Amino acid sequence: MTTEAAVRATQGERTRAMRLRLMEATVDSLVELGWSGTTTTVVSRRAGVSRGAQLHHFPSKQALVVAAVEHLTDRRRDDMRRHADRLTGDHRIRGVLDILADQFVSPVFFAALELWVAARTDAELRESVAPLERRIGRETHAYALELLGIDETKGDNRQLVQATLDLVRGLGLAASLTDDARRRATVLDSWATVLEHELEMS
Amino acid sequence: MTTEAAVRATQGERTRAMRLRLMEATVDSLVELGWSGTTTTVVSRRAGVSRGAQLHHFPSKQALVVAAVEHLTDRRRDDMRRHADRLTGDHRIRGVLDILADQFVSPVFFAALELWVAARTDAELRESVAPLERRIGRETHAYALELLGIDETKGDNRQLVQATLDLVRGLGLAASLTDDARRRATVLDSWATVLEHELEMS
DNA sequence: ACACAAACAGTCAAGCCTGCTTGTTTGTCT
DNA sequence: AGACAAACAAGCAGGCTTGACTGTTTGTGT
Repeated sequence: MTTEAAVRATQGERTRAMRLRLMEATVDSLVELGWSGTTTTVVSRRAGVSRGAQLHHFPSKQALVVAAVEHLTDRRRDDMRRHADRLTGDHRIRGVLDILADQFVSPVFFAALELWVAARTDAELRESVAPLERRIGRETHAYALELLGIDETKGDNRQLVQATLDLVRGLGLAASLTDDARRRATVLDSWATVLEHELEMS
Repeated sequence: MTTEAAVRATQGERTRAMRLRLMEATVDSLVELGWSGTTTTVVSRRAGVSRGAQLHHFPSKQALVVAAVEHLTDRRRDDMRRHADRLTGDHRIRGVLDILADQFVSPVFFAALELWVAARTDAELRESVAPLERRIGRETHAYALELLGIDETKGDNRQLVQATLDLVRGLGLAASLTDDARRRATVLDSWATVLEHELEMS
């Protein structure tokens, strides 16, 4: 009641849970069915949410997808943080490359890829996705520097890290059609050697 | 007539011209409107071809798009061949990187990207696109070796070229949303230096 | 010349997607 | 306890896409 402090299913919680279910379903749908396969009807069905409720929380497909993108960034960040512990002292560079590459060969990346490509030809969508993607890029860059434990002002360090991120993005794109883990591993092995030679460690 | 050898508008020529117009319109539409924006109606209108004629030459959207992919590979090959002359003796590696990067920051790549991503979640389409893309990958790899003038059996040369191609793919993907030519140039500059150190020239 | 096939034009039906609208239930504040 | 707002359910209308169908023109072999 009014005086009862421990009321469970408050509206705020219900709202948050409902929005989360819809966003998760959107991400899953993007991964499985792609951008054009991700219709509002499909999402509502997968989330077990009525069309009315869906439209209540997200008045348009645009709103739903943008929210899902934002949600995606959290998942990406969490994923990365979670794997950062695996790093051992030696072969550190190779380990960092694996963490980064895993980020770009994952369902989360594929969902983001769908948005990325769709945003290229959808002005309204791009307006939401582009700045977000830039922010994620910066965050990932900073995180890579931190994991590698290097100073980006030294030598070509900054460019090398940028190149590394572009590389794993390219590897991720390649993996989306045919996932050749062995090829990826050998390329990363070679790249690690290059970085060991070229990076200016502190 | 039957004996007249120099008849102009033969049916074969008309067919070829019509198919070409439809495929070009498809590629253009993919670049401008993306995968889901590329409807058969849009393509026929852009090509100035009636729906009936379109369906006559390409009985389904699938057939149209697959044909357009094949056509795309020719354009990619031609593009690359055409730019190979720009190579000068010194700064050769940097020049090769530019040629490769241009391949992946071009309308042709963007059209291919749309197909690539669409094929990820469309089994039937992937069956056509995946082997084609693998072939193009091999061709590009061989061509890069030729342009660089190196022996891929030496040292890590093979992996380094692979990494280079994955890198430019990643750069191309990044350019699809926001084309930051300056950033790309500095990354390529840096990478050229790396390759000069790491490649085993013959 | 004639017959047949290919090329082409235009229209149609079925299905789907999006967003809106109406009505009901549940939560919260006074 | 009552009033009000948010949460939710379900169905509907308009627009679009795809592939098919019917009819006409153009090319080709005999």
